[in-house]
This record gives sequence, structure tokens and C-alpha cells, in this order.
Amino acid sequence: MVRAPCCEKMGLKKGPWSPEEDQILVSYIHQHGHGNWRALPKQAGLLRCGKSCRLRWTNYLRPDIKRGNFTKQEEDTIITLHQCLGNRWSAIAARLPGRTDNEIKNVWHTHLKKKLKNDQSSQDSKSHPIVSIPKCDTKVLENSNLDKNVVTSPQQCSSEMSSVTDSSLEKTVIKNEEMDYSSEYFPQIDESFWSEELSREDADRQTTDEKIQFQFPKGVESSEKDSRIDDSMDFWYNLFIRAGDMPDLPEF
DNA sequence: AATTGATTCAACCGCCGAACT
DNA sequence: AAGTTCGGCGGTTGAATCAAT
Repeated sequence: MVRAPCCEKMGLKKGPWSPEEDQILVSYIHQHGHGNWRALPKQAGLLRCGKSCRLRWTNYLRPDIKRGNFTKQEEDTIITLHQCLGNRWSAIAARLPGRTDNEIKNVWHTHLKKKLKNDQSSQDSKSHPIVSIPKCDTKVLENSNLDKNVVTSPQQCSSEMSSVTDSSLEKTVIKNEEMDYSSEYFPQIDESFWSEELSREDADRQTTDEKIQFQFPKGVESSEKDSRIDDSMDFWYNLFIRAGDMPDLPEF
């Protein structure tokens, strides 16, 4: 099935938004909300496609958008999350309140990528990784059904992060040589987990309520699942929150 | 002051998956 | 079950701005 581009319909305006258009969109959404983006421009009297309206609202007009330069802490947070999540800008944005995926993507491409490259080259002689997580058997990953772009288990994250060096993040995020980080041990977490902002308490409650979908290898006793889930949750909690020293993150 | 090349960032495009018909 | 609609995502573009000459 091939779909025509949404703006192909004649008469729809493209390009930068005028202050008048912004005003119309904002006042309409304040009065009626945005139940149906496709129908919105017609009802609001805008010569725009719904997609353009949604983008303008989510990236610029939303009242909770934080404008201005990124702080050092925000930049560090992006770098850290990018090392683990890759180009999953929306997932990164979900952990930076007031920042949009588009903004983060722009900052990454214009500032952080260069910064990381410079820092990395200056650190090459020292060559010590910021993360000291034991690597797992890479064959396990290669043979798994994991989406290469989706981090669903600690060992996948660690195998990517352990090769990264950055002076601004010169710290050990987590180190526990005794832990078993193999995918045989850790359950995989349902991807929807990453799109939600959870507090530690929420995460614990959801774990016990089995609202987060954990996938275990076959043959794992149900009595053992709880402790494995606990270890897994501790891993992510330590990685992103405690050891990351990221006070600007939403309150977990 | 004029020109040119580099950088920034708002906006668009195409694709995908979920929901709906 | 198949087709359609819709919202959301990541990649890319190009106009505006800045810096260097």
C-alpha cells in the first residue's frame, strides 16, 4: 500500500510558522485539545496538514517546553543515554523533561558528537573505559532475536558502553564482578518500559504486579524469576540514576 | 562592506506499527 | 483478513545566522 504524502493536497502551507498561525493553533488546542490531528487544522482554520500542526505543537508550542541552551548536566545525560540507547531520541527525550526529541537530535549532531569525538581522541592515550561492566558472551547476543537497535538487557548495554571513553564522564557507572550479566540470567524487558517515566517505587510495584513484561529463557523456575527481576531492576536503576549522577532527570 | 563557507535548528519526509473499518 | 487511517519516530533538508576572509 502506498500512501500519498499528507501535504500533497493542494492549498496546504509549508515552511516556517507565522506568529498568527502559532496563535491560532495554541488557542484552539487550549479550547478543544488535540483529539484528532488530521481534523484539527480544518477545524482551527489553519492551512496546514495535521502532521505539521502536531510537530509545531510538540516541538515548539507546548507549554512545558524548556527553551535555551542545554546545561552541562543535560549534555552528560544525553551522552550517557545515547551510549546505551543509540539514536532512540524519543526515549532519551522522555528522560529529559522539557526537551524534545528533535532538539536533542539537533544538539547531538551539532555539538555532542563532535565533543565526544574530541574527548575520545584526547583520552585515547589514557584509554580507560567509563564503564566497567563485565562483558557477556557475545555469541549469546548474536544468536538472540534481539533487535540490534533495542537495548533490552544489561549485557547488551555493557558491551556497547565498555568501549566508550569520555573525560567528562570519567567515572565508573557500575562495577560488580560477582554479578552474572549473561542473557541467560537477566530477563529481557518489554520495550514499552523505556517509553514510560517510572519512579523506583513505580518500577518495583509494576514488577510485582507483573505490568512490565519480562521474558525469561525457557526452564527458569518461577520461584527464581522474582530475584532475577530484582537484580535486573537494580542494574538499570544504578546505571541511569544512582551512578549516573543525573539530578536533572525526572524524579525516580 | 561584501563575499563565502560553516553551523544551527525548525520543519519536512518517508516509514512503521497500532488501531480502526 | 485485508485495507485504511493515524500518530509517532528517526533521518534529512534548507533557510537563517554566524564567522572568517
